[in-house]
Amino acid sequence: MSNDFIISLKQSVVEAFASLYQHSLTQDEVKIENTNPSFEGSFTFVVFPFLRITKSKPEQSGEAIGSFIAAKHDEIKSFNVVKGFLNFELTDAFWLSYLSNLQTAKSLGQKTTSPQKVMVEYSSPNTNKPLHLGHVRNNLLGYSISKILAYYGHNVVKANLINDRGIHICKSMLAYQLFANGETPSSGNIKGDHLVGKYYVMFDKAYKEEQAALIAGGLSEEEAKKQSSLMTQARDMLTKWEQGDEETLALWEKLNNWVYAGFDISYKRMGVEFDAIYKESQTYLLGKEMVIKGLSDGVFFKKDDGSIWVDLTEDGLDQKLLLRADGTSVYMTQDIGTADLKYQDHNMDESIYVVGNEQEYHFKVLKLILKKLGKPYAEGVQHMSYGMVELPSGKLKTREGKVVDADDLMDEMYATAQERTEEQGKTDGLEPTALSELFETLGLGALKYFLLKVDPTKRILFNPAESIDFHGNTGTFIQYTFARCSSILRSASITPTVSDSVSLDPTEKTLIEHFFRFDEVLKDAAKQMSPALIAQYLYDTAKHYNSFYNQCPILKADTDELVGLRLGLTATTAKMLETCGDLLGMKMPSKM
RNA sequence: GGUCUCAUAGCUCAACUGGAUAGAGCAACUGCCUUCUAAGCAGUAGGUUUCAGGUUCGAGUCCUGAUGGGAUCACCA
Repeated sequence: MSNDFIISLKQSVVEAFASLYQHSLTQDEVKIENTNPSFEGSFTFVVFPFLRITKSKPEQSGEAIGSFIAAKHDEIKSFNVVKGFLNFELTDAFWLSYLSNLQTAKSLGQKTTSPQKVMVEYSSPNTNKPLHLGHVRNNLLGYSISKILAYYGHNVVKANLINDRGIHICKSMLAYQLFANGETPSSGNIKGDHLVGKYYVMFDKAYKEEQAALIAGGLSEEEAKKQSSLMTQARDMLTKWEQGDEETLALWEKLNNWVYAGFDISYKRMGVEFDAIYKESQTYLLGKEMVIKGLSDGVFFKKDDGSIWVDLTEDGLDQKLLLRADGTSVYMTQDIGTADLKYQDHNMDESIYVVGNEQEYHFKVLKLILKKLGKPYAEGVQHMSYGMVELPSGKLKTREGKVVDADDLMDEMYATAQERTEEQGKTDGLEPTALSELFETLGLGALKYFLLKVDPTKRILFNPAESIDFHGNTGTFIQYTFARCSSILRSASITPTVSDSVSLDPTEKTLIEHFFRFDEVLKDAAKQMSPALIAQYLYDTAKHYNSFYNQCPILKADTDELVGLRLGLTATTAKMLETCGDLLGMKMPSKM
């Protein structure tokens, strides 16, 4: 595979230093880079760092090393030295044979040599509201990272931890009890998650009104909070829930099941899925046990009021509450229990949490606590911290109704895709069901690419007033290129075969060079957990193919050999687009 | 206030983790459909990489400071 050549090139550099300068280098010290496109060549060795060894000028060193290496490799057509940059240009035969190997390869890209068992937790919704744009980014990132790691050769378990209990859940339950008059998803003709979300917002509104009234009655803000009847009722509900009160549990289950049914529809449409589902209602007791055991082992300490804490001041952090005085659990309690249960179930090497960067502190603390408890898996706990999605007006806030709803957004993407396709009159000859499938593919493809092409660690500004683009650096452009490849392959009368006796057009060579880089991109994407690297690669693939397409006739090329080669390039492009698209969860239409 | 983080073309993003002349898309302008899908291609214009120092063969990238955003430091999750 591709790396073999790079390794042999590195080895030659090592030999060159041994022979020319009597200096022994290791291969790891030698870096081979891709040549900057504005210079001749494909691969570059930078000699600057080694001038102390060569004890000669950059140009002289480059020439000497270049001559030594070129003599050892038939694949090297020529080399040139610009300042301290030694550039190698390879023969067409090398690139043709590389392309030929790609065509017969079972799958594209080199896999990892050290596969591990990895759990990727993502989505992690609360069962008191529907999914919004922030969840969409989380879901797409988590799913894509799972796909990338699995494709790279790891054994991946996709997990979803559902926040199905706690005071916030009780708020929507209470509002439902007070205001709903027995409304159900079917009676209200509303998706279950949206129905419950409606009452969560309603609670907040009623609570604010109550506060305002109390404060108007002469109470301080703090007093008003204490005297809130709504909040007291919600707390009572939580206590009842923890005590196993039947009526409360029945209401809880009813609402949660409505929400799950709603989530299932959204997940399916987004194209994400899970291998394991965890619920906090099933892990918080385990968390409590672990905290209590930690206390008796002297890892934690108890305050006078009976609450249990961990002291992290030695690690530069604060004291952190682990269990309330009344014995009820907090977020951290649950996460400790969940971490342990996950490990009992799957015994993984690494546990990746795809969670927003606003929770960096929380995960730092979680990892420290697990270490203090002496858990063997603590080291493998990793927070994949991604940036928030923000609106021009600021952060998304469900309670205030300031959100972009996930289901609405997908509907809009579908509608826009339909509009654009109809504008171009490209709906002819397709059945209604095929058309509807196409609009879904295009709309969601544009959405997924839009969210995944950005570096995950950076925050995204989303302006709902400007719809997501279908031209330029977009998912649509990539899908269009795939459809174009498919169309050509459909009309081809001969099979793609790569002969070694043709000479390459610059656009053809650029495309093959680009294929060569996939190994490196895949490796980096897996290492950095960055779908953005795959997205960027995908875009470049389409870009290079389209340049080639406009420059070179394919089916009407002069000789059968050329037709075969160009069909080979087309087939490999299609395969690459489909493979990388799949890593992002994007579908590729064969016609559009 | 402490800690973390971000700042690149009018806008949205890249830049192979310290390499050569900082690249794409959108918006603007100019060409290219009687030939394999023009949701495309080729080109023009647009930059003191927020500012001031430093480190070295070399800095958008590393260090120090300043300015301006964001997050976090809850008996919320």
